[in-house]
Amino acid sequence: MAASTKGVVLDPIACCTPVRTDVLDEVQATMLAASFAALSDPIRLRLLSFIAASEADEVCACDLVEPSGRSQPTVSHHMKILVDAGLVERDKRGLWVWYRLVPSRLDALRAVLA
Amino acid sequence: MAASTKGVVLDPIACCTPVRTDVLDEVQATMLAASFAALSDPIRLRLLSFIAASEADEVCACDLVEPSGRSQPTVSHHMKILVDAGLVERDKRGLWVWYRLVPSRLDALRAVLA
DNA sequence: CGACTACATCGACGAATGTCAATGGATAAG
DNA sequence: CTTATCCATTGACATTCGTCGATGTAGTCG
Repeated sequence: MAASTKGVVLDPIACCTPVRTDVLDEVQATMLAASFAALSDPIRLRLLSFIAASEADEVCACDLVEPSGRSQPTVSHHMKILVDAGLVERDKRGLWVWYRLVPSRLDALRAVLA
Repeated sequence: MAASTKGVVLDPIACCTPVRTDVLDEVQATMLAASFAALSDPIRLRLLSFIAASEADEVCACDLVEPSGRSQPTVSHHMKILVDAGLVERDKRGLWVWYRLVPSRLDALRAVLA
């Protein structure tokens, strides 16, 4: 038997959704987990950091390989994960590819941790 | 040759560390990645959500198994990961184990995304 | 056209992860 | 002590992940 039978209170009469009494459903949790998974690798965090620290808010892919200490295919792999997660935007101009952060996505993840 | 040779600017003369021009080093990145990895699973996010949504800011482990839809050993495994990441505190009282969030750790992660 | 460059994709490998049944350890009750 | 309960640990398995060499694709320049 449970030590507490309180569980989650879902008041059907409440007119406004309370800020912190709702529980993540499986769909929300799965989507958020995918976003956090993109942040769960040291190399990816450093790649994000490189972009965030750039004076222009854009970084060329060619400038990410050497400081990351990984091979070019590996960096390309990680950047694809960040782009697929919506945390970074990709812009190909001529031969080069430029990456930008997507602040709104980072803000959305921050909000979940509040 | 790189399209941009700007790279990371580390001014040895700056007296105060600038807020957003620093790049994560490998140690910082590894520790943060470990924290985000704890958030990268849907079940763990829901477990955190269950605790956050509780009226008392404490939840008994026995109340986490059924709503999570996983076996008792699996829930125990995930809670250990959350505790090891410092996101949750464990308190055993008698036969039962109670879990609390550690808001300061969540705040710290939020700060990284700013 | 052909040569060169920047980046992506493929294939393979070892390592890490999520899962549960079975078992173990600790605490409470009789 | 014996029994019952709550939770943790172990062992095994399939799956996912990070990594790199090799190769492919798209764009630039003569």
